[in-house]
Amino acid sequence: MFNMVMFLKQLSDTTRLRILLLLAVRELCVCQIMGVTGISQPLISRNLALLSRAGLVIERKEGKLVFYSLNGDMPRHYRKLIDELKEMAESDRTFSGDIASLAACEEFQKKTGRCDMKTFREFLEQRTEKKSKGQEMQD
Amino acid sequence: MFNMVMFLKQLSDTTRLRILLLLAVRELCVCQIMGVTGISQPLISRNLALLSRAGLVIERKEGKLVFYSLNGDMPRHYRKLIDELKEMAESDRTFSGDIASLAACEEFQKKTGRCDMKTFREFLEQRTEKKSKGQEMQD
DNA sequence: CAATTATATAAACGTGTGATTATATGATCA
DNA sequence: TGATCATATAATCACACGTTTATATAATTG
Repeated sequence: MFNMVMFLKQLSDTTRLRILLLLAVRELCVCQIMGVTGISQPLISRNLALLSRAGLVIERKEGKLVFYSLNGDMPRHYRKLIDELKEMAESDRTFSGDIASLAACEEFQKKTGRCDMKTFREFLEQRTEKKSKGQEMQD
Repeated sequence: MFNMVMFLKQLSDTTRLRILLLLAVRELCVCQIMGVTGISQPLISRNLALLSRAGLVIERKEGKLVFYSLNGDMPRHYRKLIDELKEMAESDRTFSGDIASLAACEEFQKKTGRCDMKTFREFLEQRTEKKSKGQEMQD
């Protein structure tokens, strides 16, 4: 049951919006979202559960993995609003950063050919190393 | 300073969204908003203050009255989102009800030719009487 | 200038919400 | 079947938020 305010409440949290905008790019499993965002697993699962209950995302199980994607059966107006937010996100540091990370993460994943927490932890570590190096350069 | 999440937080409250969508129709003063929505004066003022601080609305003083309207200098993407919500509101009981009340209130106001709390209180009373009559009809 | 009126703000209260930590579930694989 | 792994849920806690009541401010009118 869709309701404007409930819908907007789901979007008005940074964690949930980051996740949702990533799923607006493509279907992802929990560990991929972890790899891309660095958000803790329970926090991701919790917010995915909220988004799911609100009808914004759907899940698909594949072995141990659970893949989430935008609910295609959302009323068009609601979907349109998400697409609008997707555009706005391009000029937002956090959200556009996530999209960039998603691409980098996909590359990394291709090399290993695996989709597990170990891979994404490695990706995150490698990435934070690069960041701290970047920091040093600035000093 | 506009920020997606802050912006969405402002919209994700029924009281504020009702007020904002009315202002999306036209400029209104606090007592007009009271008349249309039946929301208490302090609650309206408080939420208008929040909307104002967030850059969504601007105010214009005229004697004792304070008129509020949508901030025209809002980034286009944000404005576009509000217009989108305005469309969605057409199929929402509460919000479309407010728009209808606004029209009725304007009519009522034309007759009296005044813009004060007394007028709007009368409008509200007359309106709640009609509603309770309608209830009786259903029984 | 006192009274009235429109609006704003403050205080107080209960409730809701997000994050973290710890633990449970449920599938896979050795 | 027992260990491991991905994900979900529960418990806890601090804090944010919405509402009401009471009061302040600032303009207007008699």
